[in-house]
Order: sequence, then C-alpha cells, then structure tokens
Amino acid sequence: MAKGNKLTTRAENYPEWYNDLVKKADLAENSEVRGCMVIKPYGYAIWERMQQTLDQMFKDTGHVNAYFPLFIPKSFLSKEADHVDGFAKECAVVTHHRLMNAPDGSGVVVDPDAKLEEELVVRPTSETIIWSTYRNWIQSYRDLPLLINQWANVVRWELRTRMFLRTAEFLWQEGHTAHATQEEAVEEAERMLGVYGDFAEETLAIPVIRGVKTERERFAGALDTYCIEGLMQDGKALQAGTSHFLGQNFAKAFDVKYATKDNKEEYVWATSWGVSTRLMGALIMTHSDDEGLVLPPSLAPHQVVIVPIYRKDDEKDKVLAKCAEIAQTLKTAGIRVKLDDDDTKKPGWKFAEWELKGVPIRIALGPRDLANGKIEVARRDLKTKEVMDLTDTVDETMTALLADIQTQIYQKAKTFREENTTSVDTYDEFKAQLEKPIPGFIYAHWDGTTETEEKIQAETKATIRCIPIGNEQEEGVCIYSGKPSKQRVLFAKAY
RNA sequence: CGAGGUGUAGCACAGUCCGGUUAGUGUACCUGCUUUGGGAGCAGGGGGCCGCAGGUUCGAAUCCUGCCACCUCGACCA
Repeated sequence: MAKGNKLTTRAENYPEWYNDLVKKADLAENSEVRGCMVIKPYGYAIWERMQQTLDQMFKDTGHVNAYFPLFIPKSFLSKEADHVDGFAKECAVVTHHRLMNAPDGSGVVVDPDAKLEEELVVRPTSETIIWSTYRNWIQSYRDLPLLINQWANVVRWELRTRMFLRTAEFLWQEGHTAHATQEEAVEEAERMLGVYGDFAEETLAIPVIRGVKTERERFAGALDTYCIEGLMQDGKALQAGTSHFLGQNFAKAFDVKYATKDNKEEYVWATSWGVSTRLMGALIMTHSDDEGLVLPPSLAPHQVVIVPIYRKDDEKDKVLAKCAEIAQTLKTAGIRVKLDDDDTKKPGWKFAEWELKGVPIRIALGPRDLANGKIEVARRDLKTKEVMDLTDTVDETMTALLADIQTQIYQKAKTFREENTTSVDTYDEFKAQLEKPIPGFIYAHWDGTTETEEKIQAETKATIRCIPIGNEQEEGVCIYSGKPSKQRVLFAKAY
C-alpha cells in the first residue's frame, strides 16, 4: 500500500515524474477531449491565488478588466500579416451553427444547411478582436492611455500537449493597452515585464531572467517581445511570461487613430502582455521533489494543515478541541489553515497526502502533546520535524515560519539556477555543456543573425531564450560564426 | 505529419505467443470487528459490451482484416 502512491522519481524519468505529480497531487487530469485537461479543485485553487495576486498588481498599475468575445471573424486574423503567419497553423475554426439527427439514425451530424457566412476562429489570442473594438473607443488623446486586461481561455491547436505546460485550451490573462506615444508604450511593456518578474520571484518564488527576445523568437506582430525565463530542475528553460511592444502594427491594421492636442491625426501605440496556466507547470518544476508538490506559502490553498491524533473517543474530543482552538488562532492571524478532522483516514495517510499536495507546514497534535503542552511541526520544503511548545503566540511562530519557507524555497531555486548557469567561449564547449544531464542556462556570444540562431538550434536543439536586460557589454566572437559580438546572450534547451 | 507503444473493473496491470472451466491480481470501493504518533489488519461483498466493426471456428480477450482512440519521442509552439 505504501508503495502504491509513490511518484516516479525525477531521476528515473523527469517527464513521467511531472505527470505523476500533476495527477497524484490532484491538480489536473487529461480530459476526454484531445489536448485539453480538467483542472481539478486543488489545482484550480492554486491558479485562483495566482489570479488574485496578479489581478491586484494590474489594478495597482492602473489597469481595469473587461471581456471580449471567444470568437473572432476569420477575416480579422488576416489584417496583420505577421500575426496571421504566427497563428494560422493552430486555429480551431467554427464553420456551422447547428446539428441535426442523422438521416440514417446513426446519431447527430452537422447540419449542412447551417454553414456560417464567415467562419469564426476560436481566439488563439485577442489582439485582433480587441483592436477592432478599440477603433470605436479611441478618438482623442483624452481617450489614452487605454489600459485593459482580460482573464480568458484561448485555444491553440498544438500537435503535442502536456498538462499545464502546453494544452490546446488554456487559461490566461491578456493585457492590451493603447498609448499616445512610442515612449509610453515601451514604458508600459517594460513595466508589465517588471510586474511579471516581481510576481514570479515574490509570489511563485521562482527566480527569473528578464530579457528581450531575438527577432526570431518574437511574438507574431510585435516589434519587441520582453520575457521572463525560469530554469527548471531538469536544466531546461521555461518562458513564464511575455510582454510585447506592438508599435503601431495593430493600430494600422485596424485603423485606430487619435487626434493629438494640436489636432493632428496619429496612429496609437500598443502593447500586449500575458501569463497563463503554464505558470502552474513552472511552479511544479521549480520547487517540487520526489515526495510531491512543494508550494510557496504565498500560493498554498492551505498554508498550515493540522492533523489530530487520537485513539479513543474521549481523547478525540480533547484533541479536536485543542486543534480547533489552534486553527481559530491561526485563522484570525490571517493564515489559511486546514483542520483535517476526517475520521475515515489515519494520521499516517494524512501525512503522506498533505506532503504530496505540498502544504508548507503540518502541525500534528496527539494525546501525548496535549499532556505536555506541545505540538509537532513539520516543514514540507526541508522535510524536517520538530516538537515545540504550544504557546499563545503560535500564530506569530507560524507566520514567521511561513515567511522563512517562502524565502528559503526561492533561495534554493536561485542557488540551483546559479549552479547550473555557465559561460562558454567555443562551440565545442557549448555542445559539451548541452550534453550534460542538466544543461542549464548558457551564456555565449552570438553574432546577432537569425541565420546563426537557426543553425545552432538545428544542430543542438538549444535556442536563445533572451538577451538579458542590463546585460554586461563585452567584446567577443560568436561561438558559431566567429564574427564579432558585443555581449553574451542566454541560450538553453527550452520547453 | 514521422517513429515507437498501449487499449482488459475507478486506477495500475497479468492473461494474448500456443483459442477451451465462472477472465485474474494489486489497489480503490461497500459491510463488520479490531485499529489510529508515517499511506493499518482480518473476514465478507459489489463491480467487466476484454477499444470498435467485421471474419475464421463447435468455441475468440486470445487467430485474421479494417478502423478508432490515447500515450511517449521528434518536427511546430505560451
């Protein structure tokens, strides 16, 4: 029995470990729809916490929420040339609006008479529908800036999917802003990258590199794509968020102009930015271990779980009363606490279950503790246990412990990243590094051409994740072409 | 779309090569008793169009043909 619920270990098979964990920690499961997952309550609770935190950060930076249609008329997609190139291959298309019983009684079929005049595309992203709407909303410089975010689902018909990391349908937020000047728009794109970076590091406890994408890796239709890149435990990079400076491309495509103070007509400047349920994947692959999920306290649906231990009914009453008292104290202090008083499960089972689910702190209290005025406190991240006095300030103790866990898992991830970041000067060194079990982040000189970038990828599978912001400038030569280079860029194998 | 693999109870699998009792094991589920400080023990019980459609045969989970679905690894991508 004890073996029954063990995860595949990371060393055995990393992708399988990931899949096992997602299922066994009750985060999500594959649905009966190809490439689409069901996010289960526990997984969704974590996503909701991400949403709440981000939503507040967006509002604090002046944004408001709105909602645009799921469907986009096909013709909209073709108005921006690069944009359609980027998404055309992965769009789900609605062609009919009615079903009917099959004439031969074999079931339900699409009614051929219900064909749409113009097909509707299920949004892969909302730039086009939003910019066609903005045209009506923007007339004057007084209407700017327009700072809007939407929480939505989008569909990209991916050939190969993995839960949270790449699913055909996924949940995300997309911000779409309009500005009077290029400077303002660039500032906005950079501001939101900052928001994402802070969110990743402070809330998710994932250290990230902030950078700019190369031309080849840029969002379809953008002039610049900013990104945050995290390093997962298997040494592969994961793009955790992007923010795009769109220039006037969409304003021109959808004819969105405004009157300046001196009554000149100008196209507006745009940004868009988004993070998705992929962050769940980043969270899992950054912190979790062979025992299961490890959650940062900031996101844990239950920050503290209390497991009562008892044998007889009189013990049960006393132990539960004390547990409830502790739970109330913690709750009052603003701690998300779960008293696991489920009578049908034994303590050992609960210990294992809550470890699998990544609850940061577990308190166990039994008759022995009750008699001695103690509690047993276990930390999920370090897998340590200690018996401590149960005092009136248990809430302060737990609050401090939660803060410490949040800091420590971030530090641990950061140390891992630093230990797995290398700098190389030759192509041979580069290739050798990529052959290692944990290839990690690799800094190397690059000549700045797409051609070189593509050849390196074709030969090694490594891509340029970004050109880090504030990158140190130094003279060097491209590892591939030998041409001069002024800075190192960040390479990695990526998800 | 290329290469592999898998479809049998909620889940994980055995059985298929070599056709033949009532299709089996673990786990989960239900009932009872004993248990409860690291995924409890015993006893009893329920649950199966063996992926789908044809075919061969006295007889098919097993052999043949066709189809479908899913998974892993590539190419494409957040």
